[in-house]
Amino acid sequence: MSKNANTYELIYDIVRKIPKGKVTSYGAIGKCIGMGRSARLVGWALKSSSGENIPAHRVVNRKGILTGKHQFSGTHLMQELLESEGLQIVDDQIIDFEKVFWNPMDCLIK
DNA sequence: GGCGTGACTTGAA
DNA sequence: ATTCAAGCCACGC
Repeated sequence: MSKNANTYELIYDIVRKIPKGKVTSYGAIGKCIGMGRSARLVGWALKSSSGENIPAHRVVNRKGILTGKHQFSGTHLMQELLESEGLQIVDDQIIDFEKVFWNPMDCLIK
């Protein structure tokens, strides 16, 4: 008996379930998979997800700031992607972050 | 096998 | 209210 599911797979699975026009935070995902406060792992996993079909641009820190936009191709690509989904971003920060925040627990509740 | 780093979070001063 | 510091887990060398 052992969990074959790697932490990265769990994170990828959650991020893939993020609906369009919504965003979430690293800590929320980390907590959702049972990591508690190791939100750093989520960021690390997402960075490793570079090349995967993961909408990592929908994942931001708890303040709603695009902390990892520099990891994306180009500089404002992440911002443009989010704006393209109907989000408003000013000074690298998402406006009405609470309103566009998607709870990863939603995929577990169902 | 140990140390440092990293797209974070939370609490306390 | 803002700022500082500590905690956390996984990966790379």
